[in-house]
Amino acid sequence: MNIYEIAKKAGVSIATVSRVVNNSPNVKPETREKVEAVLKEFKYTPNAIARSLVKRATNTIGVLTSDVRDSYYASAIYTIEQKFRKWGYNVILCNTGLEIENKREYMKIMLQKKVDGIILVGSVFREKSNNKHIYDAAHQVPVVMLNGDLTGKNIYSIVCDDETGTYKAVELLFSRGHRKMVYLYDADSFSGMAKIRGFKRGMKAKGLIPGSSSIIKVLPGVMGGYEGVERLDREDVKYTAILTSEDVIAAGVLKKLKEAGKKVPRDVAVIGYNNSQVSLCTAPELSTVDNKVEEMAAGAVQILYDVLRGKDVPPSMMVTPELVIRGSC
Amino acid sequence: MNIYEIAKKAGVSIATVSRVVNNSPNVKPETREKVEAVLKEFKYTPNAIARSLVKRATNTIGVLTSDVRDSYYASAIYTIEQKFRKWGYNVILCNTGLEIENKREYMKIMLQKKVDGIILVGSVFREKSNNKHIYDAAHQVPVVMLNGDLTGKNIYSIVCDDETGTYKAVELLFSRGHRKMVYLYDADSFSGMAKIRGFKRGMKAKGLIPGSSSIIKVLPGVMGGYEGVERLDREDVKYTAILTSEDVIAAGVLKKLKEAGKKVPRDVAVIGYNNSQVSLCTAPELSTVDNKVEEMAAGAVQILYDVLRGKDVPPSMMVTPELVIRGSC
DNA sequence: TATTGTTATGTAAACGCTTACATATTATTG
DNA sequence: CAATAATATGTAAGCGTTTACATAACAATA
Repeated sequence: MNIYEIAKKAGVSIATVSRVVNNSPNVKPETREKVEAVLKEFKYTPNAIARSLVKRATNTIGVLTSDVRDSYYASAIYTIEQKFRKWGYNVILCNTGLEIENKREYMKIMLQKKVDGIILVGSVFREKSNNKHIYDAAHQVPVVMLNGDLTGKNIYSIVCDDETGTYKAVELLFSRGHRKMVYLYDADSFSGMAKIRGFKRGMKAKGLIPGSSSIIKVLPGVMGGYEGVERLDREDVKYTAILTSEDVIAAGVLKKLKEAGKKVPRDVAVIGYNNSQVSLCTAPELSTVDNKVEEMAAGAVQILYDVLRGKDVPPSMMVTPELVIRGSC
Repeated sequence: MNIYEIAKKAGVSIATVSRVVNNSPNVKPETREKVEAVLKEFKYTPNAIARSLVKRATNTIGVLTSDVRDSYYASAIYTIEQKFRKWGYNVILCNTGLEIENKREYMKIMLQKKVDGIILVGSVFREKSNNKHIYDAAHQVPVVMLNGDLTGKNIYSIVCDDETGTYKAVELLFSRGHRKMVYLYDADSFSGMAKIRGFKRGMKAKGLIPGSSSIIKVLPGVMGGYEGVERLDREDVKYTAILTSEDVIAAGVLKKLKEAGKKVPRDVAVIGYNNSQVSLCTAPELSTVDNKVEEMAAGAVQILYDVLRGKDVPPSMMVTPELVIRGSC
């Protein structure tokens, strides 16, 4: 049932039907009623595709992330979707994984589908040359990154100051007497690097030396933390505190420490990152760094929305993380 | 840059350009090369909106769920997106929450945006009358439910046999000597009810009486489990085993038990549900029921895809859950 | 009443594509 | 080499809207 059929049934022109559907003024009350009756009777559903074609706007946002199953990303995506929905936009979700080719492919499709804007949820490569697809996309629609550092026309970013977040965590542990700290991380992402910088800076500020054996890369997930501690012990690294780049890694750390008969926080202190649900499920509960993912996501949405409305927007914003102290330290 | 401009630059008609873009045969190799060169030079991006309008298909699927932040739903959504992407479809994600009005609203928008099909991820009401929007939608596009029991034209469902899943859990606990079991659940959803049935059936099969004080509704999340145990103790309910409808609830149970000085599994056995990441983060690790969410999601995708291709598909399928035995029982 | 100004409605073009059909070109056959 | 078949290309309509512009209807003013 389209606008033509409605027009015929109601005995008016398609323009009038369109006006009624869009609540435009300048349509006589009686005509409006007549048309609305027909609309209701035949359960008219406007075709948003046709509308998008002429309006040159789809009211759809493309969101690229590596994997929604990561609770951190899921939170961001939730916030993005909910906030945009209030403004009449929908979200196309893309799980790109880590391969660049996938990201490129998804980006291409989003442009073909004419999304009005793109939000990248932690999915930016460190090497700028690998981000060509982002610059290309920004040529057609605004692009907003969560935790990315690209700059350029039509590119905006909102980052969490993870360097400071980790720095504060080091500071806290130091103040509680810890001198031998180890950092476990799983990804060389933008924020991953920032966290490592924070760890190093914190150590140095306290006169400690962040040796190569004290910053180690592990697999993602619980297993990563578990194996990480195994490796530390195997290599006979001494430590009284372990910091991680993710709560789940810290959960794995707790598990291995427990198996090894070490008490947390008595023998070893542990601090995670993200303030995720997992940090409440462990025993003891994890101390962690809240990197304000909702706040960041909300910021990204606001930025994109403003850009779409033609407002001037600063190309980059920053959110400050916060220490959450619980039982593990 | 559209098809007309390309046609002009290449000195051919728009039909020919269209043919080249769509790799249709019957275009002379030299013409193809000539057009392709222009396509490349001007970075032509086909407009999927225009294409959708004439093809009457958007290659887009609407996915409604209450909340992606729930790791169970996130897994389902991930699988749905990934599988459909392989077939050239994208996914619009909708977090409807629990209110019916939101679900209705989202459904309406999906129909306006002309999605080719809809998948409901655990978002069906128990009272049929509250699901009118689903029946209405099925009038226009195929609808597939994960864990829902609606039937009707153009409606398909794939469910996990959660009744049996919980039944097996009861059986296991019984075989390990437990006689006083308590069930904690958080939602009166379709699968929530099935689980309760399984618990009751299991108890009765073993000659036990599932009293009203042994099936209690709690808040969702870690807090729910925590407060649930508090309440049990306050009301002086005796138990040697606790089953829950979600792993996170079980995590809360473990936490409270630990605080109360009860050892798991020595004093109390605990079994969760979902086999989620959380079940690996607790100490001890949670025994749980794997309800095969990926398998279910993959099934839903296959069903919808087959329907879209005009195949005959059984209106309802079932997946069998599996006990995962770990340290908590 | 003729004139002007408002308000309501209609007509037709445009959005960017696909595709049925018509036509032009080339190859194949007797 | 003409007749026919096969292939390549072009033309135009249609997908379902919005909207600029034209026109009609009506009210207000001189």
